This record gives sequence, structure tokens and C-alpha cells, in this order.
Amino acid sequence: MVMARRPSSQTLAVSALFLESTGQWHHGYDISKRLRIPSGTLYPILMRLSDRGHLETRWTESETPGRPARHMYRLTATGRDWAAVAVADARRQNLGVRQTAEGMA
Amino acid sequence: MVMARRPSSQTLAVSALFLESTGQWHHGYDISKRLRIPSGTLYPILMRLSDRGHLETRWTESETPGRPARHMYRLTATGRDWAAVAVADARRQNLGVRQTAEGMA
DNA sequence: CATTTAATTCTATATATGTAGAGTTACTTG
DNA sequence: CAAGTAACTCTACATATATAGAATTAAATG
Repeated sequence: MVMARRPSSQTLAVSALFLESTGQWHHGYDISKRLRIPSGTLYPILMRLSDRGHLETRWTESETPGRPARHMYRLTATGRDWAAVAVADARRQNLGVRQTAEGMA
Repeated sequence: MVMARRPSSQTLAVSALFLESTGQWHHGYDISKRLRIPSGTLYPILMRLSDRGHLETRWTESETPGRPARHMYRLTATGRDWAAVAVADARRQNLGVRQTAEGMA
């Protein structure tokens, strides 16, 4: 039984962010800053979502040397469906899916 | 008049490290750990030495994605001569050119 | 010798990734 | 409902680079 547990608020926030811009690639550092989720929490989330087929990934090299490459993520088709349901469910139950860091202030 | 000032202890330590292994490439992070010189001190030193023609540089990509590339440095021919004189001078004056971080304990 | 100036160092921050291990929370099972 | 377990989060650290601006130090100059 994969993903038995309801997604955490952090996972929901990440999912909502991807849903807002379906088809677009995002990278961890950007998501981390936008949602104020620390890297040690975010990267495991991104990896879990990827492992479950909700996100697909790709690497893009930096144009300036010395900077680490970016690991890009975006929703898969099934990921979009899963995220839509998960976020809608959470909103219905008023579980507070934050859109941005500011929205949670 | 470039390099009017005598090289600092940090610059001497870096120079000595390069001298010990002339011809070999080193990267900043490694030097920083070995000599315990913080990055904000070390990178300017490496850039100055490069600008003055004492070091040549090269980038090597990391084999594991997500890790930044390494900026490699090694002595040039003139750099070796300069460093040999600078380090010898300092040792003669007993200015304490540390070989390693431990050597300064 | 005091002041000025230029060179250098230091502290903090930024860019990006990720893992280890401890702690917490949610879900299941007895 | 209590206890166990699995999932998840958090803190700290590691990998590598570099810059901005403040503080300091060394050398020159008066």
C-alpha cells in the first residue's frame, strides 16, 4: 500500500505549487525559497513524489561554472490527477494548503 | 608595482602547499579544508595568484550530478619560481609558513 | 611617528544539491 | 484505546563555488 498516509501539509503545498503551473519545470532550491520548506524536508518529498510517478525529473547545467546543476521536476499526467485530488480533498477539509510562504503568515 | 606587499601567512601557506606538489592540480574546497582557510579568504587569494600568472586554472565537472564543478589550480612555471622564493624568504625570516592545519596547532 | 592608502582578511550570505540520524506524527493492529 | 510501526519532518552537516561589505593590516608618505 503505497502512500497510505494522507499527504502532509508540506507535500500538499508542493503539490499545489506544481498544480498552479502544470507542465512547468521547477527546481528544489526555488521551491524551497518560495514555500520556505527546508532542503532536508523538501528533497525527500520530491524524491518520494518522483518515486511514485507523480513527478518526472531532468537535470539542467548551470550557465555559470562552479554552480551546481539544477534538478528539475514537473508533474506527470498521473501526478497531475493525483495532486488535483489530494489538494482538493485537503481544501475541502480546510486543512490549509498554503499557496506561498506569505499565505501562511 | 604588482605584489608590492609581502605575501600574507595564508598566501604563503597556499603557496607552500602548491610547491609541495608542483604540477598537481588542487581545488579550493580541498585547500580550504586542509589549511583551514575559510572560502572568503581563500578564493580571493587563488584569484589574485591566478591574475598574477602564478596559477593556471581549469574546470572539472563532477561525476555526480547536483555537485558543483571544481575549479582546479596549479602552479605555472613562473609561479613555481615566485612561490619558491616567497616561501624560502618567509622561512628564513621565521614567519611560520604552515604546512598543514595541524602544523599550526 | 602619525596618517593615509592600498591590499588583504573576515563574516555573512547566496547558489544548489543531498544525506544521516534523531525526533515526531499518523495510521494500524491487538 | 494503547502500543507499535512506518512515514515523514527537522537539524545539522557535506559538497563546491563565489561575492559584498566591513574590518584589519602593511606599506608608503609627509
